[in-house]
Amino acid sequence: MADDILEGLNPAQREAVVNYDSPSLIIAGAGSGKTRVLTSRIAYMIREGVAPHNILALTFTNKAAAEMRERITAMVGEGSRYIRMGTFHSVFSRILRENAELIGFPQSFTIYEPNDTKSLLKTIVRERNLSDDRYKPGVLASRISFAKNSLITPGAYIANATLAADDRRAQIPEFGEIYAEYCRRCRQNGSMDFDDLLLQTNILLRDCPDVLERYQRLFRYILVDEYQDTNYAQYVIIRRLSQLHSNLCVVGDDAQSIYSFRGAKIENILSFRRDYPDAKVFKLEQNYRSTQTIVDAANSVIEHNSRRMEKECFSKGERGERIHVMKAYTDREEAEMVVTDLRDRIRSNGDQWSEAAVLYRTNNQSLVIEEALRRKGIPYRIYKGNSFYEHKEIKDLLAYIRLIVNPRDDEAFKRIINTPSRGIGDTTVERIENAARDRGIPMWDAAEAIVTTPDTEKDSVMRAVSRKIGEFVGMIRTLSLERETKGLYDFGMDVASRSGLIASYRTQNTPEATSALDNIEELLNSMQQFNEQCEAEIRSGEREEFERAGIEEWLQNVMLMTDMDKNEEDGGNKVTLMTVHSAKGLEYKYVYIVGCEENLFPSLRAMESVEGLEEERRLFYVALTRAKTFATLSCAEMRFKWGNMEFSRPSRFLSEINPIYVDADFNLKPGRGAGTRDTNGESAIESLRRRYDVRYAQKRSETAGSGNGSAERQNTYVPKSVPQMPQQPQMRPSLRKLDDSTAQAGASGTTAPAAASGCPYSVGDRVEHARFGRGTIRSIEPLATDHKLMVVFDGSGEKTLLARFAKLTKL
DNA sequence: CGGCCCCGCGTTTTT
DNA sequence: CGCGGGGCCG
Repeated sequence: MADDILEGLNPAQREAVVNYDSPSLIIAGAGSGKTRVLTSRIAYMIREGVAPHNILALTFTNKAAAEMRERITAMVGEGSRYIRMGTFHSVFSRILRENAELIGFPQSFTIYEPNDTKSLLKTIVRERNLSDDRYKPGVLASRISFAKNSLITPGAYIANATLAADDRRAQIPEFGEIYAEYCRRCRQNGSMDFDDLLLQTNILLRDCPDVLERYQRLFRYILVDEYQDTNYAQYVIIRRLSQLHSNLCVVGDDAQSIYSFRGAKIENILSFRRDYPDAKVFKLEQNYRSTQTIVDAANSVIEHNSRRMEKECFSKGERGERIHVMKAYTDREEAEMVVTDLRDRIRSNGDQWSEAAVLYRTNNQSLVIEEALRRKGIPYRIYKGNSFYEHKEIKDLLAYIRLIVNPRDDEAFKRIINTPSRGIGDTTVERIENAARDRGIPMWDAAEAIVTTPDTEKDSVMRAVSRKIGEFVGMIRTLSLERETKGLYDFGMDVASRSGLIASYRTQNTPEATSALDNIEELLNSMQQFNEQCEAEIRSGEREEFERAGIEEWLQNVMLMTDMDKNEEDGGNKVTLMTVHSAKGLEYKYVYIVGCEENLFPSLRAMESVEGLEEERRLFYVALTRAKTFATLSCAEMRFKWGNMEFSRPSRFLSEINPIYVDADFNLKPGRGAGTRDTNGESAIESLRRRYDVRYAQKRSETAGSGNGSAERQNTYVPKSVPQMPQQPQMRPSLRKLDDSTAQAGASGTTAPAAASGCPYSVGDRVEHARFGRGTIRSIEPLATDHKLMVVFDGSGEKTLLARFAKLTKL
């Protein structure tokens, strides 16, 4: 019956698919068809009569989940919708929402993003009169994250002497108290941070046996992808849920564990057999992705790690070309070399740009590569796994919705009370904050209280402030009512416009403002799309009528979404640039790994410990195994760091590759690099720099034609391309087109050479300023109620002034 | 109150 | 070097 599912699988894969009725560990080497096995196993189970809703499949990205669901649907049809499949965070945020009240959270809890966490921590530190450069929000946040991922609650933390000693040594003795206060405030605000989604799930499953049992019965079969990247909190959740049936299947590759910095425990996969003694182990060792050379080379590097699970990865593909290693003088020249090589190979093989990727260790390395690609006119895209909400406009809009959904969300309140600016300043906000704290109520309630206090009890200033707050409160109340009556999209549109966000971006006519409007539009589109999906689910009976497209649910999904989860408008025939971490799970015919240098890859900080270094090596392994046919590694002798040139030496990983697989254009084992050439450091730097500058200037004039080089740094601003949300079928007017008149006015205003109406000055006027002396007006830009003047002063140079304030006298 | 300027900081990687 | 936060001026 299920023969078609098994067709084309190799014996090891087939075994891993068929033996679904016992705990299983599937060790899946890079490129070994892991996703295929996982999806086939699920499809096979369904064919064998397992009910889809009894299956829980957990992944690390939404994208992976969507992809898997699609492939399963192709095999077994629409039944796949009933599989509970998604990221840990999204699956458990839904479970938490259904049970929030049991653990003392409101059903409409909102999710704090890392900035909210930091902002709240800052408030707490300030309230306790602690020094904020000793108690840095970032440090506190990561320590809290560590505690939560290790399932250490504040009470347990404070009781733990070892942790207390750590904190004293780190000069933050009060950390435990801050952690406790932070948790108290989150609860008070009805909000959870990312890590809470795992921690609170654990608390729920621990404290509510009936809930635990319900989910244990529901999720008869549990599958976990990328098991090597699970942290302790995730591990315990999985253990709890799988206790009853023990039908747990984990898939992973210890050699690709690269997330320990955020709490992932490689031990989870290494000790699976101890946790589940009757587990069956399947090894997928045949690599279908890469050439033999690439697989063998990657193996030869990873052998330098001590802690490994024994497996023999091999490829039966072509032997392929050797791995090309090149060295440049500087990072810029490295970029130049890489891009030239890339272009030539792609051209001579007649391939697409999209078949090539440039991988780097840290995001800031992308800059030089971008410049080189732009110089050669090669299209590229940067694949940055930013969270969607990292765009300010999205964060603002989401904060409005958060406050409407959950008025106790103080961080949302603080974010939007004066955004866009409506004349409510810091003093007022602080007053509200204090009032709220004194009375132990949310800031929203405190604001309402101010508004309802009779005017007779206020002085004139207070009355004015109170009126402004009143307008804000009124607006939020109106929007709350609309939430009940309107559809999701219309409601979102109303929030965006009534809040004044759209208007404020329309008045600016900058590329940033335009992109902000586009992003808002995308966000609204995603509401529409979510709505349609819910309607479909109601029609199919999967969702109850009363559960109609809930804004809370949408909000939680959006908070857990990253740019990478969105459909890239694949259309692009473009070279891909990204970090090695982001590249996990992807493959390209041509892969370039740049910056293969000591202290960069492996990174300086990682080398402090053996485990750190081994993780870097796994990262290098991941990078190398992304390549299907051609792998090219590069390094530079010197590189810009913090504005300075610094020497570097080729990465140890380069010489760890068995040399028979390498084709290097320099000696990989010189022992000493440029950095140790120690006649006198100063002049060595100078001579290299001179050499570099000459070479570079030559190249530049070759390629730029007219350029004298100085223009090259200008005009490099390219609006960040924001990956598109899935396209909407219906046509909807673009936000920025809704009101072209405003935009037009702005556009003509900025370029108008003569005086704008109402401005007492014109371009070319000679003027005098009390401090800057005499000068000439260079340009005038009209603002809402004023004019921005650009004046070149004879003595003090160019200044930008506001006509109303500048007190200029015409000469 | 809001915009501008200066200073200090940081760089791993992110669900 | 680029950015965000804090302080000061218009």
